[in-house]
Amino acid sequence: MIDEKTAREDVVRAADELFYARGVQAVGMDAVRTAAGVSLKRIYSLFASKDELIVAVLRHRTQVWDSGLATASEPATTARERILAIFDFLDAWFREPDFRGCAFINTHGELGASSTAVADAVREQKRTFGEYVARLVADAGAPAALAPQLAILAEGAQTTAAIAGTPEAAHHARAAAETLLDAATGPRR
Amino acid sequence: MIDEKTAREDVVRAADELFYARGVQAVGMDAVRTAAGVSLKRIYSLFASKDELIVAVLRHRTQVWDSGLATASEPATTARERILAIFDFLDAWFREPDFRGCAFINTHGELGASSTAVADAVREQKRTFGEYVARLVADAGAPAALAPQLAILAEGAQTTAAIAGTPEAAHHARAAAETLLDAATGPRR
DNA sequence: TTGCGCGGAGAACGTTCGTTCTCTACTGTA
DNA sequence: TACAGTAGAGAACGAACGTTCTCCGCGCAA
Repeated sequence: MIDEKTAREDVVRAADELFYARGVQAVGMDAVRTAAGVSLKRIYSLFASKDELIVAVLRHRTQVWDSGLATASEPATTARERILAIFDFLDAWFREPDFRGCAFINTHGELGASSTAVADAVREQKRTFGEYVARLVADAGAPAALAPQLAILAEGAQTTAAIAGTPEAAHHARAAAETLLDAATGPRR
Repeated sequence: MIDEKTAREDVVRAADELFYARGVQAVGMDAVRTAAGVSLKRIYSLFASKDELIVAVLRHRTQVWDSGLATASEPATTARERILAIFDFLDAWFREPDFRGCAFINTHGELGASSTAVADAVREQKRTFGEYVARLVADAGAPAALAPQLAILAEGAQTTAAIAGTPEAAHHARAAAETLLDAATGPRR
């Protein structure tokens, strides 16, 4: 038998892919079982309920998102460049063929009203992202009020791209972010 | 027996409230029946399936949104004021006690992957809103590229407010819109 | 009054789903 | 070889849901 840590990872990864592609409620635990190659009995010994698995999947997504963002901003040397790298990261994501919007927003729309654990996990991820942006804004020497504006742009780009099914929202959001940065720090600085 | 038009309206209005408050999939047709006071048999003579009812609800929401926006922008005399009125409208909406985010975004997250009819209805509403913003931007004498940026701000404010559970995203988005308007048309014009 | 058609209430049906249970096979040990 | 413990496969269970069907009562024509 594979060890507990690996089994957990297999289940979370399989559930993540299925949940993201079809929506959480449209995926049964049987489908997770089949995709992960882990018996139902085992899954329920690792997670007390589907709700708990959903939260684990969201936490996993948070890690993937954070590390993806970190990688995308590595080449940047200034805070301004790191801020704009967020939108380049979004652009690359939107172009992936299986892009279906922000999993956190989608899951919140599905279960935010009925499961506070899910709502909390989603809120936590958005809060973390907001703090990341706030740090970059401070590094750029811009007023703190700029940070939530940039976060809202990123958020809006994700839902717009998801619904329209096209990636150009990333470009529009990036252009708006540049204008806001220029206005806040003085152009071309 | 009440006439067909009234029965339809009763069902759509009841379903709208339930779907918005709890999510579409969490509401059974029995709950719609009880809330609307219309028998299941009648409901299924008015709508071929739950999917069709969902689409009707989304169309109804579109009308409510459009007329609400029109009312909110009535006092405005310039295109710039009408644009900013969008964010005041959002602010008032976010403060309503039963605000739970944009119904179109929520429903898209729930069913966009499995029902193309739902995805189309959502896309249609976002397209209409985008055109409304584009008209205002043209009236304001600003470059067309500003319109999608403002639309993304409005979109992002809605999801941010829904997830955070607080209304301040409307204020942030409005401030960003002002900055973008100033940059596009020259300040204080 | 009698018969008829229509609509409402909700029972019934078939399916799906989350969760648990049963049975079987296998591993390691003496 | 005999046995105890464990895990996998999937059957089973109870609930919920979308949809259809049955039964009953009412209004109306003759």
